[in-house]
Amino acid sequence: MSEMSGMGCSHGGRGSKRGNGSGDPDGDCGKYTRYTAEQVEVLEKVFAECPKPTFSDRQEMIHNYSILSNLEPKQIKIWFQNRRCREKQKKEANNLQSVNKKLTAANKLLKEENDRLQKQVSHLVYENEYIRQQLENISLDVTNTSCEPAVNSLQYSLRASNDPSGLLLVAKETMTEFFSKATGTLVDWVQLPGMKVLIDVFK
Amino acid sequence: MSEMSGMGCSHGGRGSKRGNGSGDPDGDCGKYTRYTAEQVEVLEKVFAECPKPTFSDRQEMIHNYSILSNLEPKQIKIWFQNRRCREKQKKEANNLQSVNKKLTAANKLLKEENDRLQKQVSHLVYENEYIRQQLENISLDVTNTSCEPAVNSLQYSLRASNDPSGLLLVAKETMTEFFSKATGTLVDWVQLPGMKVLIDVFK
DNA sequence: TGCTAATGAGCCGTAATAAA
DNA sequence: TTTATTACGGCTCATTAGCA
Repeated sequence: MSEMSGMGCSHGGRGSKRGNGSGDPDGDCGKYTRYTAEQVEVLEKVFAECPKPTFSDRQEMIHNYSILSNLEPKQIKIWFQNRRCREKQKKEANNLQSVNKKLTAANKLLKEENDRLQKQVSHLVYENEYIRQQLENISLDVTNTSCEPAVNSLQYSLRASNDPSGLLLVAKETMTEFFSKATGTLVDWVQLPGMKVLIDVFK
Repeated sequence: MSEMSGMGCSHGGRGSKRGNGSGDPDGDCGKYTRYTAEQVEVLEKVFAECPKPTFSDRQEMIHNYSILSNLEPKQIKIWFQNRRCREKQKKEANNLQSVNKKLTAANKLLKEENDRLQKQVSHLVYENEYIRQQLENISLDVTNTSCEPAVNSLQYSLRASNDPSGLLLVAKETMTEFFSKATGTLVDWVQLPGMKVLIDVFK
């Protein structure tokens, strides 16, 4: 202990103690003095390099920076303590905030992906159902033994591939047109009963 | 570590100072006294009801609770000030934290849902493929027994459904084959010269 | 050697004060 | 009044000295 020398709490350059004997309202016995901007600047600078100075570090800095000379070692110590505390709080808050941001972004992506998958599922389910239906129809046709219904199965299975919507329709129209022309103008065969069936198929 | 040695850094500071040499026990400056648990309890209770007591409110509570009688009105005032500040900070932190929790939970759910959908898609795609395969198999089976042309066209349509771009091509092939077989086996019409032309068209 | 009291650091919470 | 800062009581942890 000992040296404390000057004794008083902060005093030194600042408000220093005043006569004190007087009936000071609230104590003010020199406690609580705000450090000057210059002092804080120096302290911050040191803090950036070394947030946790040892006792000797602190001693040294008081020695090196005359602007801190009016501060007690204890004050320096406390200042660093408080500073670390503030840093920690700030860091925690920032951390949470940044985590929140990331989570929000991730959530958005996940939602979009979910949407996409949901649609894909819907589509697949539909497609699936459709193909199943074709399967059923075809097997029904086939069991009918006759060949004529087999032509129907062609129709169905062609419709089954109607997924890329439009394309087949075009094909169909093309065929219909072809037959129309074929039976009308292109060729003048004898009228065939079987041809009629074929044309109907493509209607 | 023990460098502490001499330096009176810490404590020494406290009791000492104050100019008056008198051995003041401690009270002196009257600064910084921790309130007792009982006092805090009472203060908290009031705070819960009224976080912002007026001057007269404060006066009153000092009067009503003897345990607070040794506190100055100013101290009560300050206590509420600090208390409000702490409350606010706490609330903000809690808010962030709770948002975080909710986001994390939502994230988890979304991930699970995503997984589920992903699996469902895989399953459906597989199932889809499987059914398609069956369609193809059936058509092959049927080919071996009868009605070849129609069944073949079924195969083509399957091909078409897998690759819509070749639809027209398939249609052409289908017709070609159909006519080819038709002129040969399917129907026993009289041989028609015009038919040959028709077939050429699809080549 | 092992246990316990003493010492001192750092952190937490908060009283008290100054500034905005 | 609210916000930011200074300062301190108190507790935990680690190191150490002293005693069994």
